Amino acid sequence: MTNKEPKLTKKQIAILEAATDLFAEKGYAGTSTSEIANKAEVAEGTIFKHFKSKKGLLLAVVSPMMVKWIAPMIKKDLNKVLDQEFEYIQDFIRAMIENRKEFIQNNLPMLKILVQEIPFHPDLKEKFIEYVGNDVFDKLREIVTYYQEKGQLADIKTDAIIRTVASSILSYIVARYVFLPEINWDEEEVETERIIQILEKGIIQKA
Amino acid sequence: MTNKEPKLTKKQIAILEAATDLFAEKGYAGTSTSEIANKAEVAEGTIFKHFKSKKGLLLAVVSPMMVKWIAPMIKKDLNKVLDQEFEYIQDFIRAMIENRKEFIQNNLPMLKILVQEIPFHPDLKEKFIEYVGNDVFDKLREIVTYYQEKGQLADIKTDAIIRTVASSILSYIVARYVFLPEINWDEEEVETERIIQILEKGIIQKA
Amino acid sequence: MTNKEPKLTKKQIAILEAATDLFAEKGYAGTSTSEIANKAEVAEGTIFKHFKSKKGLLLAVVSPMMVKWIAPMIKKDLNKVLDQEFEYIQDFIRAMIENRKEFIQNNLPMLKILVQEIPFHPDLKEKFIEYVGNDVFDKLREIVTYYQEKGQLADIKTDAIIRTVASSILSYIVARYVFLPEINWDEEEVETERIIQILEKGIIQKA
Amino acid sequence: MTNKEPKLTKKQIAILEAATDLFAEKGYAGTSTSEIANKAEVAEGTIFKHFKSKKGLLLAVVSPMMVKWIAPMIKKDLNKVLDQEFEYIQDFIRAMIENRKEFIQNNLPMLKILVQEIPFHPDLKEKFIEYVGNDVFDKLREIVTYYQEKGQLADIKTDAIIRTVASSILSYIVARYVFLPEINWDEEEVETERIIQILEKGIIQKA
DNA sequence: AATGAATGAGTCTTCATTCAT
DNA sequence: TATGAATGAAGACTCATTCAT
Repeated sequence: MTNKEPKLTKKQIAILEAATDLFAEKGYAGTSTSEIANKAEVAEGTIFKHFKSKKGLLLAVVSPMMVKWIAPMIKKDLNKVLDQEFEYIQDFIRAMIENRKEFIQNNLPMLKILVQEIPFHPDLKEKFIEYVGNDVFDKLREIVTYYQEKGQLADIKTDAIIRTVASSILSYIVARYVFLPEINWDEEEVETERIIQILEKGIIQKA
Repeated sequence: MTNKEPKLTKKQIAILEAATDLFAEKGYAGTSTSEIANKAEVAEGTIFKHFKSKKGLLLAVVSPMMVKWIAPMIKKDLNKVLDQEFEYIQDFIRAMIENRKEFIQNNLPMLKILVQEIPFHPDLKEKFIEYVGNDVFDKLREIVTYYQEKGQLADIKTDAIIRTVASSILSYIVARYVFLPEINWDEEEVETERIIQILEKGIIQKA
Repeated sequence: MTNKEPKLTKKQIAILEAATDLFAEKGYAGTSTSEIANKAEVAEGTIFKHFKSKKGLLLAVVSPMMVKWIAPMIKKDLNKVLDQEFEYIQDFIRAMIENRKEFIQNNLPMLKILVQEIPFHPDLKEKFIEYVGNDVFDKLREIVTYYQEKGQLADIKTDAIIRTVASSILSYIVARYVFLPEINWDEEEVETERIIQILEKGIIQKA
Repeated sequence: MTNKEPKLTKKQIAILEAATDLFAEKGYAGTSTSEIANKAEVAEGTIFKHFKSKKGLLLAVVSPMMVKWIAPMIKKDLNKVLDQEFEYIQDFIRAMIENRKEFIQNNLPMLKILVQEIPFHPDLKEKFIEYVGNDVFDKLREIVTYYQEKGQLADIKTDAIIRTVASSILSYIVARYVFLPEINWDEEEVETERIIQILEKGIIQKA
């Protein structure tokens, strides 16, 4: 209950928002601090008073997302699974997808930044793995094992299943929102169901 | 279709190789032309003699990949499909994956560049869509329709099927080679078969 | 002569001490006001409330030294000479050296600052000349003339003698404390006597 | 005989000259690279093409002086001493002073820079000690020992004698040219002889 | 064709200083 | 009185690009 929420000032928020938009649009290396200052309507020096460096600003943009989004999502969802709120894994997956939609759309730029910058910033990758790699992956393994024991999941290596489901979802998100946002996609619901359906039956039929 | 194969000189090749490596490693915006000149053991001016600008160099790095890889792959494979060399779609997919493996590994950096830079360069995206979006997508539609008519593919929207298969394959490649190259993956063959198996049966079982 | 002893507050003293240390260590131009504020555990603004500008702070650091040290030293010592407390000039010189030793060591940083910054600050130089050049030099001339008349000093131009003695002493101090503090020097007393001995006999002997 | 003389271009010389003047006048930290570029009539980037950093420029300004001046001076002079060209140490000292006068006046700014910046740049000090500390000091010790054995020098610790003579000369130079150039000094010759005379007889006379 | 010296706009960052609180 | 957030000019340094050789 200790309120360690950093109490951001208006200027700090303005800087973070400007940086988020610009990093997402033009990439970290392609964005200059003066552009950020400009967009945030703040002096350039102000950026460096609050965030020690440009890199510090990147971390400040991306870190809360990792903390606030990924970690609790897993904790809550895991508990729901263990409390048997989701009898079928389909329900779990559907909940996971539906559940985050709003967040995804609100935080799309951050997601974009995360995806785009991870290959270039070892420290970002480390932070990411620290949050997701250990905590989240462990919980996911628990969940998969749980459904495998209930006989609802194919008897494939746990990690391969996680990768498959995760990439089914992520590749959809990344393709849809990050790489090709201007293509006409079906409505959300249809896509969600199609993902589930494919995971259920595959797409190849016996003749 | 005009065979303008440009007869690259040694220096030009050196520049292209250096640029490819560096762009892949540090990103386009994060790489300086002097670094490229350095790595290619060439004077800075030489780069600009051959490729008008840094952007021109990026296009020169990425374009041949789009031309040489994607286009012919489709042509050949499509013909094989139409010539009934692949009776089952599994065979087609397996061939497609196996077939490119060598190429993927040789041209990984270019793939990385393509994936990483597309969001920031509208002209790159246009070129990409021009090659893939129209040519390739049309052919893929033909193939999918072909197998759907043979009753081997679920009666889902053609484009959704393409997206599903493509993202199954691509997300594996991207995850494996671009984002998380240091994780221990199974051997290639196992992964290939798993992709096919999942496309066949899904991963969810009736209890 | 007006006793404007300014009743320094704790914060003012902290600032002056921090500034003294940092200016001595890194030079005036190489020290930032924020470093000073940091070391003094004071807000940046506080510095400018008390000392109008960075330059003002430099003057505040250096001025009292000139006032408190050089001026009275001459007055007292001169009187002692005139009161015939020092029969031989050797005694006068020895007293002058011994006398200031503690002060030198306590105020070494200020001395360092004075020596290092004088070439870059005309106003500092002016102040220095104002104090030393006129007051002190005049008194020194009196003293030298006094001993010359007593036949204890060679019949060399008064100013040259002053310069010789002063530089004998100062060059020792500057070399020892400012430029090469890490070299092993003899003990203080030995050095003091050596300076006097050299002034007495020189170092060159008739063969 | 290998001509490793770095073959400086016109621009490089212009930069070095401008930097030398400005560093001497305003100090290293007080001089901006844009000022230097301005004075040298060169683009700012050009400075960094030739001298990797501002610090590199400082070293380039100061290093040749240490190499070209101090080292050979000792070698030549030492040989002359050993070849008995100077029977009396007075002659040696006089030669040393007279000898360098031109050089001192031509390279005064560099000397100023060296004296002023050494306290702030450990690497400068190291380089200086590397050149002077070891080579030169050793040779000086040889010379002093030589004259001590001839009975021409007082039987004082060798290092103390060196310090005394060196500081007699240096303090004169530093005072005259670096700190108080505007005071009226006697003509060169008179000062030279006075230094020698003092070293010979001291300034204090038995009554 | 190839060089690499030269450029100056632009980069990230620091600075001394101000001012509302 | 004291603060420290805010400033924007200036700092060192890098960049893509040009051009005389």
